[in-house]
Amino acid sequence: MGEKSLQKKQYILETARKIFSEKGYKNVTMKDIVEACDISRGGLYLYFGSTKELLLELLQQESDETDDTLTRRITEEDSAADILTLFLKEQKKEILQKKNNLAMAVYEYSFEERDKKNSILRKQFDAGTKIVEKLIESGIASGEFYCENPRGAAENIMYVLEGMKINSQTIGITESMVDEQLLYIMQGLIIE
Amino acid sequence: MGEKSLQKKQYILETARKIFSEKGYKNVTMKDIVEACDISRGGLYLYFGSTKELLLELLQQESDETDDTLTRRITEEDSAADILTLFLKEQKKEILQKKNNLAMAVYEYSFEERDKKNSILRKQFDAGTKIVEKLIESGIASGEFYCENPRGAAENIMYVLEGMKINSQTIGITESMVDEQLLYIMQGLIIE
Amino acid sequence: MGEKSLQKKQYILETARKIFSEKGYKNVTMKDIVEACDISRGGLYLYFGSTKELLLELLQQESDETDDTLTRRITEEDSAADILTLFLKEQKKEILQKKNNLAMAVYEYSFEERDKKNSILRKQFDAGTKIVEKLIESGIASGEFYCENPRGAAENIMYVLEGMKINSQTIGITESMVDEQLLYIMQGLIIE
Amino acid sequence: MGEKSLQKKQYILETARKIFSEKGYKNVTMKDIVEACDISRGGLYLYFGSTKELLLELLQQESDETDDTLTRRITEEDSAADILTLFLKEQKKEILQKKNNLAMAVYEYSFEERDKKNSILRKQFDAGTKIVEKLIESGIASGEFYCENPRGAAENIMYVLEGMKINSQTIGITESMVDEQLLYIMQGLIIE
DNA sequence: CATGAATGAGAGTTCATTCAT
DNA sequence: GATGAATGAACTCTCATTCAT
Repeated sequence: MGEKSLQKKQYILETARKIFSEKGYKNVTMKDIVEACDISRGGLYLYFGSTKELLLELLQQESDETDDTLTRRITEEDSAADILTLFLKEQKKEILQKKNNLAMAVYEYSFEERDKKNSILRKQFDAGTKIVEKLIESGIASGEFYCENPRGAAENIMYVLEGMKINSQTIGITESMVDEQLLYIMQGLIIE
Repeated sequence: MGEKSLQKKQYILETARKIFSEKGYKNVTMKDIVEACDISRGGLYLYFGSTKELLLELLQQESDETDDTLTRRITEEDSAADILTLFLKEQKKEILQKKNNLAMAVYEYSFEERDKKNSILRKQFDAGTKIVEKLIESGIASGEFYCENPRGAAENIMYVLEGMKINSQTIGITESMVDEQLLYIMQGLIIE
Repeated sequence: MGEKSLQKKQYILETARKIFSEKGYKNVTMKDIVEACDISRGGLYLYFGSTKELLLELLQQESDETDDTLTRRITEEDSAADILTLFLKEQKKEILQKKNNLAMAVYEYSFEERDKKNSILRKQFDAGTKIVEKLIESGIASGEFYCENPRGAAENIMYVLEGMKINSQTIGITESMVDEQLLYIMQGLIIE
Repeated sequence: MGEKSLQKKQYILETARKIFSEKGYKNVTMKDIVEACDISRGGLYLYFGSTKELLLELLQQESDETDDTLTRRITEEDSAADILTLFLKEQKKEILQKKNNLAMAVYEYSFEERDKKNSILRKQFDAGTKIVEKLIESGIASGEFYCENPRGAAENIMYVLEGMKINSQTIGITESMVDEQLLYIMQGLIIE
């Protein structure tokens, strides 16, 4: 695939992201993509065979970016509390993001693939839990945090985040609600 | 509508519940219902005009039942901790329920109606939060619980439950994971 | 069929007339009639097997009434000009009538039965032509009218009336337009 | 839309004309068109979204042709009587035309759209009336015609034509009947 | 590579008509 | 007589997918 083709592929992906963000997963048709991209029906099929392929490629790209961000951050030598705060801020942004937010599409896609193992969401959740757990343990070691059950606390935090994420897509959530909860979480860890 | 009709309507609803439970919301067609019920196309339309109508009626029934259960329980004279434990047990059942679980369908439906106000999920969430808050306050008054921010704690609990609910529908969750979290929640409140 | 049944039949017919008047022929369904009459589906079928039957019975009744009116009028001993004026007034009423006007339904019905002989419209038209022709001849005999071709004039008048009738149902027609034409017709006959 | 597509569109229109001519408007379904054209369901929808769209496009084409014909004729330097005779001959052809005659479909369509302003029939009728009126006035000026009320006469003629047109679609009309009337009309105008 | 016409499966919906009660 | 639940045929419309150009 030549340079020009790669550009076109990327263009289609970006357009598709907008549409998935607006309409979710199941409501998006190949026709929607074709029309939004203003390309021919056949032209789209040269690059992607289905909306599923499109979404998966988008998620792959997103996952790559996130990995990068996280890795870069973790290697910095900030305190555990600082890194956790950064992590939560990142999560907050995701929860409240209005434009180009694939969350709804991903949920719908996951419903579709419910019984299959290779879940993107599963990896994300497990990775997040592990990071948070490590940070808590590191915070305990450095005397920043007090926590009797780091694993449980980490899972608890991840579920809260997940709960806010889904609520944001269904019944909505305000920034102050998110802030309150993030504060609540940090207060539960930090030694007064 | 006669006695017999009501029975048939109920039969359709029960069949529809099975299907919604298996296929979610958007994937369910009137044809699916018709075939599962083994009735005629037109026959179904006598009772329900769309899958939306079907789902909403199912949710109404479910909501009525839940209201009953909750009310009955609250009036009993148990301690706050006992009632909260009961509430969480009920939630656990919902989270882990495999058969006839409308959760996925409700999420999908909520995505569809995301911009509208009259959300079933919103009501459920707000009502749940209020109940938990009251229970925490009542537990503090009776000396069972210690909590500096009952409202925040209540919301925290609700988000955890919501997080487990959605995870159960996407990446799955085990009973022991749920138990751990419920224990974690109760330990955060109870005075040791 | 008992007294009560006859009343019910008449009630259905009157209700049907309203509906045919509003929606024409093809757009009227048995369901429309059933709902407007607030009777059961099966109940309607006891009296009428189709919308066609309903319309035909309505037209029969109307035709009976018209015959009566015309006969009564003709037998009176007015002048030809007076009777023709009365006839045209009657036609004017029909052309402009807004409520319970079956004209549109009759046209649609005639389209449906275009190739069949037994046309209600045919009878009406021929009868009308004959009447007008006789009146013109009688007017000539009495010195009221001047006309070289009574048959042609009668047909001409009938076509004008027909033209106004159909226009009234399609593009609309005002009372003054009708009056103008009727005046034009009479002036063409009366000796100045 | 390419050359080939335009040909296909025209082919569909011509086929549709046949069907409208045979079955009117309301009785024609997209399925009828599809079958008559021997194309696929979806294929038809590429060109026309409904039978209404089809009919309107047909009428547009017809109207364009008529405009051309009329314009060409009017610019010729014939006498008023000659032109009027030509106009009536054209009308006669329309009235008696058996094949591909959209009259019935247009009437039905007009019933459907009865309360709307932008009527095709209205434009046709008004345009026709104006033309006839001008011709009569021009004939008076040139000494060919005698007429005290050109407007009334023009409307009269148009109603007669309209009456014959609708009768042709309902109860039928013979060529000799039409000829008689056209003669009657011309005799009413020409100075003996 | 790219186009867009074409196909056909499938979902939604409405009614005429029947029939057990 | 009267009811209204039930059936199934018929129609509308939309897309995923293919394929000749």
